[in-house]
Amino acid sequence: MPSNGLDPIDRKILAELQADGRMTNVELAKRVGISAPPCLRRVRTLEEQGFIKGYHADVDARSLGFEVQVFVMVGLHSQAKDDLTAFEDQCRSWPLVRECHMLNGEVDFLLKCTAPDLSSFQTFLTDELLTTANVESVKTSLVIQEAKDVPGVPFDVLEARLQKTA
Amino acid sequence: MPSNGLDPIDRKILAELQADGRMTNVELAKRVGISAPPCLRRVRTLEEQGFIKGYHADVDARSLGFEVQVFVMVGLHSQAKDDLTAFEDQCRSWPLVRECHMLNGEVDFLLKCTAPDLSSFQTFLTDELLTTANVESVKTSLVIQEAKDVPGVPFDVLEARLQKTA
DNA sequence: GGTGAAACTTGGGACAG
DNA sequence: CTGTCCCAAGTTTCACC
Repeated sequence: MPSNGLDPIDRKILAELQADGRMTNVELAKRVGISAPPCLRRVRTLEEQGFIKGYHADVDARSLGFEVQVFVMVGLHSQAKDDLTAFEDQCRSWPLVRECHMLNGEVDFLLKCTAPDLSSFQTFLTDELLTTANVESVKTSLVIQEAKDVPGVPFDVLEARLQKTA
Repeated sequence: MPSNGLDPIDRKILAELQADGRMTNVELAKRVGISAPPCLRRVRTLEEQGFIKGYHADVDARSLGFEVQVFVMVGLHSQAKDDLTAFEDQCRSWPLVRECHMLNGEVDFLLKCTAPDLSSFQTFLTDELLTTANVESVKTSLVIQEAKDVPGVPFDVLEARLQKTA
């Protein structure tokens, strides 16, 4: 019962590319212990099968002028399927909303918003989110400090798990 | 009052690399409208100055076997500086905790956790988080659906802002 | 999975505006 | 200081074993 048809080399490739997405293929091949052509074939396969969804530069929001990050908890009036979908579509259209998670419990959605400053977030809040149909309650929490923000998944947790089942 | 000593070409470079971090330098140069050598020089400068913090492959958590994502709201007993720092350090040492944000309001920290399944999250919760000194209250919210999860910052918001101040 | 070879990319140097 | 042109070293990516 392996991960998902992935062998240890595939997982190593994913872990390496998650840590450094601009690594050259020869460097990657050296690290995972095979030669470059089969390594590239594996990477292409992983991309095609959707294990790798893309590659992104990690841009420093603060120094670029995005000073505020806010979590917004949203409760909806109606939780009918179409109404949930309508709200999700709305979220996708708002550039300030970077993440929209549907949660269990009392709150329906958790949004993570990134904005240049408080006033532009306030504008979004009052002019966009609060005027949206079906929105019942909105509770915002400002991020005071970013203590940890690691992209991707914890491969060490996965490897530890696979050890146990092996 | 531009962004941060960045000209429109720099911002275009950042936006392009955020969208596709594996783009070759010649392709990037073509897109931003300059030739390759100065484009590479700009990229290196942006990296050195910390505007680009790194490059990461965006790995699909679900297909890799990370089925659950949980937001955890943590309240601490003492909010003294050293106690806050101690908790942040603790979060950095837990691989399951991918993000740790210090918030304003009634809750002190919001954690985003990624785990293979509910039981391994439960183990983390009971054996790690709940046994941590100074942790007063813990409230967990399971992510039912990921409606939106876009990496990086909204460059279009930034450009719109710069237009206004220009 | 490995090898070799062609096409391309990177990244430096020399130079012009 | 930023852009252009050119060139060697390294990288990607093919066909083939």
